[in-house]
Amino acid sequence: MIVAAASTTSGADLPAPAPADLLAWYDAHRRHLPWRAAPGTKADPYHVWLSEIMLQQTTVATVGPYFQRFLARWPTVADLAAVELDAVLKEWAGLGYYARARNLHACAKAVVDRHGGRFPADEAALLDLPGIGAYTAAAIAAIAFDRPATAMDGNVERVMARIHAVTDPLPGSKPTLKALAAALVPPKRPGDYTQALFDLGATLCGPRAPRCVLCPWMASCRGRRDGLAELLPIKAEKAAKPTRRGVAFWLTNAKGQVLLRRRPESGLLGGMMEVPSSAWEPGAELAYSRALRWAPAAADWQRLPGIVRHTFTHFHLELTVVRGHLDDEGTAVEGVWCAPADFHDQALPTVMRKVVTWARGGGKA
DNA sequence: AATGCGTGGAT
DNA sequence: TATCCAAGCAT
Repeated sequence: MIVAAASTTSGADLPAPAPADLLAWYDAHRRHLPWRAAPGTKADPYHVWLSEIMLQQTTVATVGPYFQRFLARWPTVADLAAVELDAVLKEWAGLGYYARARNLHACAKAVVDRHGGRFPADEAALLDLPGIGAYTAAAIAAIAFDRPATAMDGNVERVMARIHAVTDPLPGSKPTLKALAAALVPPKRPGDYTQALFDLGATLCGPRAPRCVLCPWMASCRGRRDGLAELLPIKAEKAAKPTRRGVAFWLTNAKGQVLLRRRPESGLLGGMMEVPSSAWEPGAELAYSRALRWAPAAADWQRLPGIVRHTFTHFHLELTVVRGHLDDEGTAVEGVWCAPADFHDQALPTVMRKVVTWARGGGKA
């Protein structure tokens, strides 16, 4: 594929980056990660898939404990496929991007139903599975099956932008960066090469303060030659986050249980549990009388002092917590009554755990 | 193709 | 404190 020359800086030619140099560096410095196969051994496609889904927009440090728990509880893809979605959502709680958990479960079932419980090695077949996009299909093909696929993630984009001094901003430059990356994938050890690029992006060629003097590709890096490395990749500006506000209703019953309910299957926090709340809308805090329209039951609602703040990908949220109590068991109220001691076993996202902490503390963290 | 979708750590 | 960022996907 031809790459637009205008998007890279010109100048005296540098030696092309050699995959062999990156592989040699990888062999000497490879990181041990829970899902990574020992040198010279074959990776388990289930482990590779599970880790790749968890690692989408999520750091290695965060994923580690979740990966270990999932693997201990569900050692094979068939085990995962056999359980209820809610069990998966509970294990996933706190990891974020909950559509991943729904797709993870759907994918496990599809692998069992469509592929006899074995992950396909073919990139196109992988792409057909729920939750597996262009990046993940390529990553699994490369890492689990040692196929020469081009896995484009943030690391690879950054490394390619710097090596080739691509100054066009992301995301527009993605096709250019992918073509540049594809041209480098070697026929031998493509899986190790792919992981080597991740390690390079994570340890030496990070977003800030690249440690160029340690880089196996330093002599081939146009970005470094041009003094641009740390400035690349250039990114388009992001929109400012608006603030949305709402009211959460902490309702207890005669047994000391608290009312929870399940959110709609899709959308924000889809399928997860929540403390019942009003809609979360832009604008000023709802007037008390208007907020009570959203209450799950009639009660003597009392506002707690302070506010629960949380930031999602695209908006800030400010929740006011009000408390109410029922003198009966609340069997007529829609939702699930849950004892506070059992909250840890619920599919509660982080924002709702903040509400729980706030309400139980009476308005203190 | 732009937008919606979480969270925690680093700076 | 505010912003950026992390092994992206679905629509």
